[in-house]
This record gives sequence, structure tokens and C-alpha cells, in this order.
Amino acid sequence: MELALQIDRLMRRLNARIHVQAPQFDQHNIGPIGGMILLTLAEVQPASIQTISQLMGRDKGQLSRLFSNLERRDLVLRINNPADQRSHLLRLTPGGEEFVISVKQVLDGAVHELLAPLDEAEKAEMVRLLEKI
Amino acid sequence: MELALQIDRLMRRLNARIHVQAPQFDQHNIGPIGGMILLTLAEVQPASIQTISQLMGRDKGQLSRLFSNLERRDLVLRINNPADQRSHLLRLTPGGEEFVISVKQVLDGAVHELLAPLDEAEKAEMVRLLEKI
DNA sequence: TGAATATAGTTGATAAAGTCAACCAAATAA
DNA sequence: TTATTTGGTTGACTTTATCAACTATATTCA
Repeated sequence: MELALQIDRLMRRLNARIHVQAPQFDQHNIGPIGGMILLTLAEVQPASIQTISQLMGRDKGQLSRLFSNLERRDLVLRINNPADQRSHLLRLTPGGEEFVISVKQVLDGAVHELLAPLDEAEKAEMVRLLEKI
Repeated sequence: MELALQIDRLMRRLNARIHVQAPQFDQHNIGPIGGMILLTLAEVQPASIQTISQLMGRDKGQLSRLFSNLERRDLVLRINNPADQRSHLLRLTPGGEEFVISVKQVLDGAVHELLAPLDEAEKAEMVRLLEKI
């Protein structure tokens, strides 16, 4: 079967699981994408929109707006970028850090469920292969 | 790193590659989703919307519209379902079959590029693991 | 140096995709 | 046969995605 279709399905199943749980944990109403962005930022902060854009393969305009939204909700803040006056560096606020933890928990739970058919060695292998790509 | 983020990125990179090639092969203007649906249908046809919906994890209403669109472009047709008068069975037209071939080629090319860092054994393993999930 | 070019970000306009519920008709169950 | 479930269509709406114009700073190099 087509690999691309499989990956797509995997992602949709993941989204579906998160979707049903969203009302319980997404108290900031940032949606699935907001969550993904926060998680990504958490790994590379402080970072510019440019960096995140390249990392996630998402439009910088879209990210600009999404980050403004997250900023409005006090989950991230823009600090001065001494190296480049055109941009700011994004960083999680304490509230953002806290929220990321719960997002991560939910996501991990969903991934865990999804990967249930695999044994530990296979899971590790899967992660390794994905890292390699 | 978060598995979900990796899968998401993988999918986005795949889409990006397809996106740049779309003008050359998507002469029917059905977009990436249209392509995915055709590929899926190709594997299970003839099938009802219900079947495709469950298989792809997509909303039946959305699929209803998308298939109407594909039907308008003579890529699929709805044939009578003798087992159930409420539904039709979807099937690719000859034009649809032909188009699926080119979609598949493009997709395979994109997947190939994406999986380039893996050797053959690893690719096979990846497919196996995904099948298992 | 200073003019030309490139880059980071914001914003606007629009399209594509996804979600949810109401509704009809046919199928199935009680 | 009435009641309930199921497959599909449609409407209304939200979220994501795409693309281009524009501003301000950075960079290049003649």
C-alpha cells in the first residue's frame, strides 16, 4: 500500500484522538496547530519565526499570526533579537511552559495508543527511522 | 523528539514536494486531497462513501462533496449498489484510472526522495511497521 | 560609502480542508 | 408496522493553508 496514504492516515488518527480530548485540556483554545507550534518552540527556543517556519515547513505569514495569537494568550512572548533588528526571538512564558507539559502528555498518550500494536523494540526502531529522515 | 511532530513534518514535506509538481500533473485541479482519495479508491473500488470515510478517517460529508467534484470531472462514477439502495458504489472511470497512474508516479517519486536517507532494508522495515499500525 | 538587493516579519485576500448538525430515504430491529 | 439505525447530501461555519504586497532592517559590492 502507498506509504503516503499510510502516513496520512496515521496523522489523521492521531488528530482524531487529540480532537476528542481537546475540550479537557485545551483551556487556551489554541487548537491542534497551536499545540504543535508550542511543542516545536519548546524544543528550540528562543527562536525566530523564520527558524520555526523552516523547521515546521509552514508559511511564515501563518506563523506570524499564530504567534500573535499565542502571545495574546500569554503563552509566548517576543523578546528582542540582538543579532537582527527585523526579528524577535520567541520564547515560552512560564504559563506556556506549563501548558506545553500538558499538551505533551496528551500527545504522548495518543501516540502511545496508536503505537500499541508495536512492541518496544519496534517503537524504538520507528522513532529511529523517523529521526533519520 | 516528539513522534507526532516528526510525522507531521514528514507529511508536510511530502505535501510540499507534491505541491511544486502539481502544476505539471494535476490537470484536473483536484488538489492533494483529491489525489489521496483517488488513490484510496483505486485500492478498494468499487466502494461506498462510507467505506472510504472509515478507511481514510475523513468526514463523510466532506467526501460526499469531494466525490461529486471528482464525478463532475469524469474521474469517478457512482454505480448502483445492489445491496443497499441508499448508497452508490464509487468506481474510477478509465480517465480516472489513467490519472491515478500519474498521481502514483509523482507520489512515489516524492516518497522516494523523502526516504532517500534510508537504505533498502530500512525502507522495507518502515513500511512494515506502518502496515502493522 | 551608498545604491541595489536580499531577508524577516506583518498584513490582506482568498482558497482549501475539516467539523458539526440537520435532514431525507432506505434498511433493520422490535 | 412502527421505531430505530444507517448512508448520504447539504448548509453553515471554523480552521489551516497559500500567495502576494508592503515595511523595515541587513547585506552586498561597485
